[in-house]
Amino acid sequence: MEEEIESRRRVKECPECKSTNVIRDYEWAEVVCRDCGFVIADRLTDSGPEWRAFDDAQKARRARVGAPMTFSIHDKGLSTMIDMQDKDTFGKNLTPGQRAQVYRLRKWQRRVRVSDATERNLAFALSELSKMASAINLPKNILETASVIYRRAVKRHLIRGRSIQGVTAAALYMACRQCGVARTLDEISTISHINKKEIGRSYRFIVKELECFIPPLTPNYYVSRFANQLGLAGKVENVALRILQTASSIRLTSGRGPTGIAAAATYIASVLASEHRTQREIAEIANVTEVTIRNRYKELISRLMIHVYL
DNA sequence: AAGACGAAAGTGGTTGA
DNA sequence: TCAACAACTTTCGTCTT
Repeated sequence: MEEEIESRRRVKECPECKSTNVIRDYEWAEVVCRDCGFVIADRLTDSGPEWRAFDDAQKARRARVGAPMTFSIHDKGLSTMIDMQDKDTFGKNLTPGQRAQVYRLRKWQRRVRVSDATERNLAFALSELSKMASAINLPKNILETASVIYRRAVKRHLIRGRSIQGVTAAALYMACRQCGVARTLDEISTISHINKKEIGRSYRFIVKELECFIPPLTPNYYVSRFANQLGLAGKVENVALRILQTASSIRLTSGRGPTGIAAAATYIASVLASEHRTQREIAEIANVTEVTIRNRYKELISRLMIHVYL
């Protein structure tokens, strides 16, 4: 049993360099080769247990925990269901009197589970969240975070006057930011079919009301994503990150859109490392225009005194 | 012919009175 | 509520390889 799990988790070898040094990166939902940086699979679902066992005693204690508790089902997945067969534990049919009683129990069980409006609201919102999260392959921890944020918003009565879907989208966006996973408002907007403006409004409102600290999203997060999508080597990514580091140290990054800067840094790095990508290619995946890349790129080149020999 | 460059006008969002 | 403003986009013409 233990063997089986182990063999399933330790994927295969890297098809690029045949190394077996392969890791699963749940934050980015990818399986990555540690030696050459090749992304083996990028639609990873976290199917593992939600806990880790550090010794045998813990393993024994935790091995039979039943269904994991989750925040993404409205009752945290823990409530009791009464099944629909009118049989007792021995499989015998119930007497008519007992059947009537079970029927009444079921009815109340249902009513208690999803009782009032807020519960229904929560159930709907959380299923919406799951749909969105799986649409862009976000790992489970993001979904859980988003669910927690949504619950808190409900508790503080922040939903009133706003659409449920708008707030769920905002919660998902917040969760991404909190977990340091780079997803733009645009991406959330496309998968949720809600316009950016509304999500942004809800987002700002919730952040203010819940008084959460959301770390600002730095261009660094985007660089690795762009590098991956462009099929650039890890070396290029490192160069881009170094560029960003010096850029931020002389305050070149503040006030600018992080995607634009990340795109420009990636562009420069690709040129420096002679793995040239066109501005158009990068603009495409970064969702900025070539003009923006050019502007950032000019600033970076002149201020950092990088000499690019084209 | 494709890519890079830059000027000019337009757009959507923030800020401060 | 409105105007000023900065960042960014769109469009288009020119230059370089």
